Amino acid sequence: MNLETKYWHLHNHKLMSVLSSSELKEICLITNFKTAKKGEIIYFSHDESSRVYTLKRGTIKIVEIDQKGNEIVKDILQEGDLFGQFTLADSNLDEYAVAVSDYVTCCSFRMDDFEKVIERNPTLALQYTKWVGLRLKRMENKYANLVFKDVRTRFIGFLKDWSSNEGVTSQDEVFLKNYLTHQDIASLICSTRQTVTQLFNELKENGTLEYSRTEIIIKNMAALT
Amino acid sequence: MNLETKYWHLHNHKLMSVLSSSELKEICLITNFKTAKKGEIIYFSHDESSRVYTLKRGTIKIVEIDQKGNEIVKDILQEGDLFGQFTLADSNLDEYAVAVSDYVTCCSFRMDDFEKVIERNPTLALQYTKWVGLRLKRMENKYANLVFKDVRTRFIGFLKDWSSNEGVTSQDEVFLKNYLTHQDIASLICSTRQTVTQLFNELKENGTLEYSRTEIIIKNMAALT
DNA sequence: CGGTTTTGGTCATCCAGCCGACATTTATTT
DNA sequence: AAATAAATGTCGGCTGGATGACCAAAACCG
Repeated sequence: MNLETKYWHLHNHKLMSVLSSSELKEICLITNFKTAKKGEIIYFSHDESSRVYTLKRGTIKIVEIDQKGNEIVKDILQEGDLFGQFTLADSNLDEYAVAVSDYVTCCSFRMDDFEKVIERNPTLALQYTKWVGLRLKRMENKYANLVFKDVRTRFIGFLKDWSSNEGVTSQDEVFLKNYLTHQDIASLICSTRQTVTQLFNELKENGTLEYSRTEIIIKNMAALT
Repeated sequence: MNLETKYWHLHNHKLMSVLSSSELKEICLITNFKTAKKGEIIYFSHDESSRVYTLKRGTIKIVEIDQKGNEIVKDILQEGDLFGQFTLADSNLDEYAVAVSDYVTCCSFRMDDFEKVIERNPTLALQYTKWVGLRLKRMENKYANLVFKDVRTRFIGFLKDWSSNEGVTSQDEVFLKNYLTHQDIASLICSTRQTVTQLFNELKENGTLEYSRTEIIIKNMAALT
């Protein structure tokens, strides 16, 4: 079982089963829900003081900005994920979250409150730490990827991950709902729009996949290996 | 206060003050101490089952290896730092720890035991969680650095961090004990030996610093900004 | 001390993939 | 439906910095 898969597994079961129990519900009641449509900004690290969000429904992307205003898509998050200032430490990098699907719903709570709950609930603390630990591992992987592998390999790796997380298999083909632009993908794998377009077409030409703006069909999963 | 500084601050005081008290001592008694001389390998992720190490004395480097055997220096750790499988999640990347100074001492304990202590000690749990969170932030910074900045900027950033962590200031000059080879530095900032040498000489020529194999003297801190 | 290993210095070569520029297609708005 | 905007295609030029090769200087060691 690869790390990504484990991550989904864990966060969907272990952490959430604890989080959605007693204390967290209590916390969630205090907080405000937010809903957003495609393209709307949900959260901006700069104007909020330590809040954590849980994504209840929909897909969002987290965009990171450095001092000079350069942006990269840091992450794509799905239902059940946490975002915001969840590390209990502030950063010198800004980030914001945008809805990429319609009907995004999330609820937020103050980190302070969460800390209090953690202090009373060591099991939760442990789960939470594990969850953060997984995020760290994921990040370390991303880093190693960037250092060791070329764009092509990262692109293929990205497609594989995406397929295994969200792909729907039907008779040897894997279908993916495509809500990302080439620019988004480029940013995720740390490359440029043009290069991503090129890679897509290359894979299209040799019959590995088909794609349109709304859908990606991987026809030959083996070729991605 | 920048993130690195905060990190040192936190880990040297808050976490350690809790860790070195009652429970941790108890744990540490169970465990074996290890000592190592320069160049010796202390720990290899592959052969140990979930152990965590605290570095009691000396300096070590953590080297990461990918599937193909490529290596990068992931981190340089000092007295007080934790390493090993502290995220409670295993990885598909191997790593090992080597002593870079003489007289390295560390003690280790099984993660299982640590978990038990955490469950009984909510304050420790919170501190530990924060600590892992900081590691994540640090990693995110490293990633952003690599994406946004060129080698030169990363090199200068590295020197600044190093100075602020370990530099000794005396009459406008900052002294650093140099226990890293150009190769090590290259690996940390994700570049090559040759480029690092080049950058060092460039800075030497314009009078920003002096260096030998044992020492680095930054003569003009402002020029690094 | 002389031989061996490790580290540092320098240079010429080369290439992945970024960048800009522009055309075309698809989506959105008015 | 026309106008506008956003996303995709395509191409050639360009460059940061990697790579390899080779030498000099330190450090290490029997």
